[in-house]
Amino acid sequence: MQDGGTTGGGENLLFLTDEQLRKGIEAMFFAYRGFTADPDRILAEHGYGRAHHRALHFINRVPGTTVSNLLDILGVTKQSLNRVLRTLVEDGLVDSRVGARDRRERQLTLTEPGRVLERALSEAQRARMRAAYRAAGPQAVAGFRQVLEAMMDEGQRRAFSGLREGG
Amino acid sequence: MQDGGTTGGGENLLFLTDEQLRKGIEAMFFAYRGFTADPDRILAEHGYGRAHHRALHFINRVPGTTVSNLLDILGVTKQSLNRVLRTLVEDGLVDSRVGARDRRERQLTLTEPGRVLERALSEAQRARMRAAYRAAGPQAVAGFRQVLEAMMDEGQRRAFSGLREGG
DNA sequence: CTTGGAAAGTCAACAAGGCTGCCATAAAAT
DNA sequence: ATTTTATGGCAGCCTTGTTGACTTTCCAAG
Repeated sequence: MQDGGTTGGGENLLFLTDEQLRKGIEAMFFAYRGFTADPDRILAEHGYGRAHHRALHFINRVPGTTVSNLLDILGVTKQSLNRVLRTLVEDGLVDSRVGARDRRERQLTLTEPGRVLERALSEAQRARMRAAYRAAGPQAVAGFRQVLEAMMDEGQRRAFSGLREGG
Repeated sequence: MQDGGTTGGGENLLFLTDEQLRKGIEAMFFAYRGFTADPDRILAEHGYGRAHHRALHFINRVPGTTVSNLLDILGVTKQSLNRVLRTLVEDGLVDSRVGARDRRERQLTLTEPGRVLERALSEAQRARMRAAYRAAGPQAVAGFRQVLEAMMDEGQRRAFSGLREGG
């Protein structure tokens, strides 16, 4: 059992006060800005936005994935994704080919230039994350991950965990 | 480079592998969606967006704050904020009055209807956060906060910490 | 007092990326 | 063969980010 305080037989629930929750909320807000700041700079140089980053990231993670699958993961609508995918394909960063089994589907993979940009973006983001992890230490990181997972919606958690098996 | 193993007298650095960092990055992405999902639903009922939520939140936190101060906290441009503020003032949720000392400034406060909506939004968000905190436990929460603070930009961290003293 | 610069805030115009809704094509079911 | 269902593309709208020009106010130098 996680305890925390040293009250008689009960847990110390000070970490659940509205004040503590508010601090957590604001920390989440400010941290997310830091989290996206470095990739955003690189993207801006290429005339892309965060939506492009997300597409590149998950196509890299699940090569050969379909538009539908990507829609499920990203939780946006078709047009939002489609606009982004179209520019990435036009610019030669993503390869879109008609599905092997089902010809309605498109199978998406990164081209070599696509991989290059993806690596630049993810390395920038990892550097920030690595610095934060190192500063906070392994135990803090474990807690960080626990809270984040508990904060997800059910469907999101499944998308998150399900990312192990390829598309 | 990435070590991980249990080398001689060194710490265990497995939590700094690219794989662990990637999981943290994806967890951050999915968790942030959960984090905003509940307020988003309430906002949509009122025809507002996240930008309105942020404005209401920080005006509530720092009553009498100015537009400039809010710009510093939120890190957006004047027009982005101004558009949102204008609708909130028109709708009677925010009171904007000429500054007492400096008449160029506007002092912003929530009206009673503004406070009602702010409470609804923040209670929805706190409920999610409370559930996550409870599920993860106090030690995890401490780690969560440490990693988030380490992830912020310097300026953001100052805005975050500086929110103690009023505007 | 006047003038000139800096600061606060408003607004116009544009771009990115959310959204819904409609359509074409391919597959599956009847 | 025909109807239904699924994938994905496209048109058009809205929020919210951007830059840049403008007004009002303050303050400091002359």
